[in-house]
Amino acid sequence: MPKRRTTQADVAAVAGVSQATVSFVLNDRRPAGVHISADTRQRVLDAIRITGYSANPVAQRLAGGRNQILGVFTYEATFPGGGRDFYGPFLVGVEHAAEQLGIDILLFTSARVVDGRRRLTRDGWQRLGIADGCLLLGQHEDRSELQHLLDTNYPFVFIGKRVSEGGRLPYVGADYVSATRRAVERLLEAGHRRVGYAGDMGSDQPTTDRWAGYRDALRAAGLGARLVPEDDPDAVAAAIVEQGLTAVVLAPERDPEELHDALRRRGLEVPRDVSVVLLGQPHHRLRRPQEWSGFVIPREQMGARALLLLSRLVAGDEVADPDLHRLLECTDVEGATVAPPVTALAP
Amino acid sequence: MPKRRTTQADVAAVAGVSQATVSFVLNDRRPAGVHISADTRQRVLDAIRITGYSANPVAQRLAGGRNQILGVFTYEATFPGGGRDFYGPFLVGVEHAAEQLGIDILLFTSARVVDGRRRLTRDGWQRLGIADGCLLLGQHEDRSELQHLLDTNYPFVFIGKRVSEGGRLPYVGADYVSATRRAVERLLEAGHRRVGYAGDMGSDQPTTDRWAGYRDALRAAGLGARLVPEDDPDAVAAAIVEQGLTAVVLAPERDPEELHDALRRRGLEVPRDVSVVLLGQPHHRLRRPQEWSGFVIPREQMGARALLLLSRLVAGDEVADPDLHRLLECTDVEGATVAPPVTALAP
DNA sequence: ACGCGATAATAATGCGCATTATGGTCTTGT
DNA sequence: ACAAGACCATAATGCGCATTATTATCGCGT
Repeated sequence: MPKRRTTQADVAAVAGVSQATVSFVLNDRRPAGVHISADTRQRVLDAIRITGYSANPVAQRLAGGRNQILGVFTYEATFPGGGRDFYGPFLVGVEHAAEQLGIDILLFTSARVVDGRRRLTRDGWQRLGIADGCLLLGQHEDRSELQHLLDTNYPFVFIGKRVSEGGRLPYVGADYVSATRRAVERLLEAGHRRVGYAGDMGSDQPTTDRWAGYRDALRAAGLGARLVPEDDPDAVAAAIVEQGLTAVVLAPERDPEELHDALRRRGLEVPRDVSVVLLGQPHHRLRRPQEWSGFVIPREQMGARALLLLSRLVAGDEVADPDLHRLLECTDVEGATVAPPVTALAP
Repeated sequence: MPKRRTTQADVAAVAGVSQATVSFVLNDRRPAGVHISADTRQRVLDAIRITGYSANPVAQRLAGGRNQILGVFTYEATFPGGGRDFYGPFLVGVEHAAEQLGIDILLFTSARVVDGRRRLTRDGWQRLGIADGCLLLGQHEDRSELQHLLDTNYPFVFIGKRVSEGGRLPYVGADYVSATRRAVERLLEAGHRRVGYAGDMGSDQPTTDRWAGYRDALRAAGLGARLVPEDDPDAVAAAIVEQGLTAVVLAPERDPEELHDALRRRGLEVPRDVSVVLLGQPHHRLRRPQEWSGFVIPREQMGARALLLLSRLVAGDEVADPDLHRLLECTDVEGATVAPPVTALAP
């Protein structure tokens, strides 16, 4: 027989007051001239301790209050395909921040999966209402879903840059553009002049930003962009040889160690013959992660910052634009895969 | 202006019926002789379509019944110390199962941390009530907390073997005993006779089980146990030499690569001079994880099985003992750190 | 013609909490 | 001495839904 939860009414009975009084003491709030004496207040607090009361978050929500629960909605289904390796670090940051803030995290794992992707359908969206607010993670498609989110005034924050809906989407992202620019500049300073970009050319934000940083850095040096769109490592290696590239920047969807092996099969060594810079953590598990030059996305920090922002939005704080659309700096990694080109031109 | 949600009352108004009628149609249920005519039913369904109604889960829950939320409580604070690497895989399994079952996962990150360990205090416990049931993860201390859990009839399942409270604690664990026994037998079959156990001698269940498996396997072969309790890798290496060991089984709290390095500093190679077998995944991040012989704990599977069991308990199914205290087999890993001893005795 | 059961739907209630509207009592100022 | 606050606390209401209790209508047998 499941013992019924302790309610405010129970506490009130013990303290010899009304349920409303308990609620006022708990929320430490006195709207419209409600007064609670120190004595009564203490009696209620004692009763709470005695009964071991804690609020029913569901009822809190229904009555229009907050319940110290923030949700996390991941668009991409976490399985299969090692997606976890990608989202895990964000969650670590989220969890860390949640611990500091004393709130619980609700993972919306129940959303229907359509085409390997979770959907925020109309009824899926309704479930979000359990939490005070929600973090959104991953690539999404449906603009109308976002519009709906905005319309309902439900607090949410994207993890990852989102420029759309008239800039009304709050997010915490990573500054891919300048990180990529710095990566390319590093190659240019080493003397490279034929620098390729190896990766898919999607229209997603990270890809767009990486490409923009790459192109800008080259353009500033009076050089042209060279895309290496091939997927197969050996094809990439072949393209590098064919285009006479001395260096490539590598998008995370490409496995650097496979490229390394493919180059070696053609007698090319990294970084002796080809310098390689990683644009963020590769999606693959590496045998020797520390050796690669490039930058890392501060995922944990992003998760933590996003949760902090969300909690401010939930609290109803006015948040100005620099905080609503925050880009965090990526951390450059020295590594050992950048060297001057063999055929370096004289400066 | 937060657009108010469509409610059953709205639907009822459109259909020209009462709110209760809408609820009955939605749940397709007629308790205690309630009848809805096909005509009315259709009008309600049309009204639902027109208004785009969907239920408010918060209200549904308040009104009674289950909420399709299961909680996860982790005793050890996830930070710091890379604990995430240990608990992550369990959560992966949990999340996977949750997705299948169509339920959401609530992480109790709000629990107060005392001495680097989360506590299931009385009010912490009350918060569990949000969810239909809860998974417990990690080492715990307070027996009285467990007793309280049992008393309240709240559905819960431990991840990890728990023998206490008269065997009334449901759990899904890993069979450390036989996995360790097999590991030792493998060394014995390779010809080893002086096999040490390197690790802490705690009273926690995993340690107890590993030691039991180790001791039993040796005893069956008429050999004695040799504990190497040292913490420092160099001290471990020294002890191995001193005791004349030709092989060690290594508990997860020891870093195998550090031991490897320490042995090499003394001119000993693995596995040429010393064979090493890992008793589960080490807590440290390894440079070359795949090379080590030993076994792995099926963490994801444990998480998934635990959630499945919990959902059955929540549903009120009668669950018999083999399922209530399930031990999953560990997977043996071939690896390359076992070889015959140099000083092998003739068979 | 009368009552009884089946049918059809609504009214009413409560889940636990936040909040507004009220009702008292005790001090002040004039 | 008497009204105007200030102070203290409670009653009452509603959030959206599930569920129980209740009302109303009709067909049918005797």
